[in-house]
Amino acid sequence: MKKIATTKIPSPGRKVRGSTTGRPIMAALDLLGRRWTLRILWELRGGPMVFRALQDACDGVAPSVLNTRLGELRELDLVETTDEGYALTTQGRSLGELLLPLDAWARRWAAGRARTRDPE
Amino acid sequence: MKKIATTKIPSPGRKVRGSTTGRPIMAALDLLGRRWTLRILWELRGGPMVFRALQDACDGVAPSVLNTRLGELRELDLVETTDEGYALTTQGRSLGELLLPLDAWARRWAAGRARTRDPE
DNA sequence: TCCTTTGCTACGATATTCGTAGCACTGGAA
DNA sequence: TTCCAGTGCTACGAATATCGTAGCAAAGGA
Repeated sequence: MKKIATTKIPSPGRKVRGSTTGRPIMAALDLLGRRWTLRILWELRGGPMVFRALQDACDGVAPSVLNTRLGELRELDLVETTDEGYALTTQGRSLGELLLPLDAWARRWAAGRARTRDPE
Repeated sequence: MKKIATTKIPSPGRKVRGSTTGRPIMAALDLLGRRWTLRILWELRGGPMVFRALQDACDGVAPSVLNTRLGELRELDLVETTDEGYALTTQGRSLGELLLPLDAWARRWAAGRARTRDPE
């Protein structure tokens, strides 16, 4: 029986990578700290997308990783499959909305850095 | 000359992992998608912390990784060193504030899942 | 039947993260 | 002056995660 690396899905209420308390916020931070998770949520903001469209939107992320992330997000009730493709659930949408201010923040951040840093 | 793996810091205005547009939001998503980044910002919310205190707060994250993350965050003007230890900069604090609703969101998420899922 | 599209798996190559050990420095006690 | 204890941090091999590419099976449509 070969041991296979399986990444646990950070469900709230359970231990997650980097925290044993089971606090929901820790599960969320673990989940969102995985590569492409935030990006996927970001890209699905605008509406459902089929697998390959989502892959393109995410600059050609490897399908294996995309599939893994989608599996996690589905398992956690943040993404679901519809006949339009992958879509945010109600909960997923509410999380996506928390991300919206991030865009404005990033612009200010960029502007602030442009003022204080030399161009390269 | 040995080639060493060096992860680029996702500065807004430059290409980042997963995006060639240089859009600030993409740099932000890349940055925040790295393990421990969100957690560090989260833990520094409450005030400055010295290296080892922060390491403890982050459930014993490997010092190499913590140091790498702190280097990125310092480089990006989100964290700075003070005589109290590591602290969020003004920009870092404004990012940290975006994270605050995440706690409430995670609680609702957990509550919603508890209602719809069987306990294990 | 023959394309095209789609969702997804396989798998070796790379990159990142982990875990542990430990070094150099600082500020007290003793 | 010597001896901790605490600090920030580096080294480095092991363990995991991610990447990149190829490709398969199924579902249409021509």
